[in-house]
Amino acid sequence: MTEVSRIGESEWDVWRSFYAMRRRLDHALEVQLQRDSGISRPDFEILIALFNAPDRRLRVRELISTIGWEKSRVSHQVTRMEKRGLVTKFECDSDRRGSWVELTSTGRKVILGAMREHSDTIKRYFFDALSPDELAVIGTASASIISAIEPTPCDASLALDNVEPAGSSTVAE
Amino acid sequence: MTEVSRIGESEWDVWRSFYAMRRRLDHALEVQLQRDSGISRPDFEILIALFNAPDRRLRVRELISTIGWEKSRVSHQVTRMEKRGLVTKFECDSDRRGSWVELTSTGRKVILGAMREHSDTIKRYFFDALSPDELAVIGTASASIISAIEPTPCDASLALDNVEPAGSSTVAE
DNA sequence: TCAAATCGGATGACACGTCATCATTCGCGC
DNA sequence: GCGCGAATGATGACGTGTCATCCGATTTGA
Repeated sequence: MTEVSRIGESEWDVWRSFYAMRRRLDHALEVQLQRDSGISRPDFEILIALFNAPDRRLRVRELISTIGWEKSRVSHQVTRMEKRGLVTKFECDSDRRGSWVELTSTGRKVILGAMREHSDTIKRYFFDALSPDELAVIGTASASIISAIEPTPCDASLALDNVEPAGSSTVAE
Repeated sequence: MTEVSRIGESEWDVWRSFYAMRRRLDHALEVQLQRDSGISRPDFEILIALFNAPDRRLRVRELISTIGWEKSRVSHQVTRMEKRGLVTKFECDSDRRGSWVELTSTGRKVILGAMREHSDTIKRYFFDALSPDELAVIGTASASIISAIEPTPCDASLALDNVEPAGSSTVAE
């Protein structure tokens, strides 16, 4: 038997457990957001970014660098959200190629509620389930995995928390 | 200021780190599978399940209970994979509603390669990045989160590892 | 100054995932 | 046997995500 890998069964058990956890957690968060606030997780990320921005508005390119998506994904998502009245788009004076994306008052109400409820859900399913030690280990382990994947590429703007919101209720996915 | 939640900034840092890690890890695994084997992660899960099954075939309902997807997702995915020649479908004699899904020889070749390369990638990005202690903590923490989400509902068939494959090379996402 | 490269963003095609719904078949109680 | 509810699986509609491509505006540099 050619040894397939040096990883043993107990390690694979950890992987499977980790894998299942991610799926269930994602699903639970998605369901809660949809049920309580009528939005998806992509919606939530866009809304949070806009909510934390000065004047509740961002250029599409700033949105891209803030949440780290591909530009066409942002474009599609913003288009869909505009149809539902969560955001509006309008032209940019200083750069006629560009456009602003701004939170509507509806969008503002939605994100305010969603932040509260979503934070509670994350608390319940994530923080409350873990001891302080486990939490600390997960923090360092996550950083290790990230740096294993990206051996220090450009390290560009991944600071999602650079703008201080009104109530410092930073969920900031 | 009404305290928005009892979670402090350092805890939110852990959440953000965890969140970013999941995104990058998923992306890295997706990219590797697509590049090395020309398949997606959904493809991989279906192929693994079939590979581990007796005669490399399963009823759609068994596929559903094995990997835990919704039935329409399985149906759509199998349809797409059949078009690409990875699996075939044929009628079931004992239950005329049902149908078998079977690995083609192409599918078998693909999954054999993919298991090797994908295991290596998981090793590199996950196991090699973590100490044994961290790994153990992640295992128990994952279980805690899962049980926080599902307060022991039915606990039904989530055993993805109930069938022993030929070479015991269990990646089993 | 003007042509080329680059940037900002939109779009179309396609894969993926969920929901609701449908048709067929089973199975079970009568 | 018969009838009805449940199971099996497919399908269509729609939201989501990626890739390739396009177009107009801007920057650059010769």
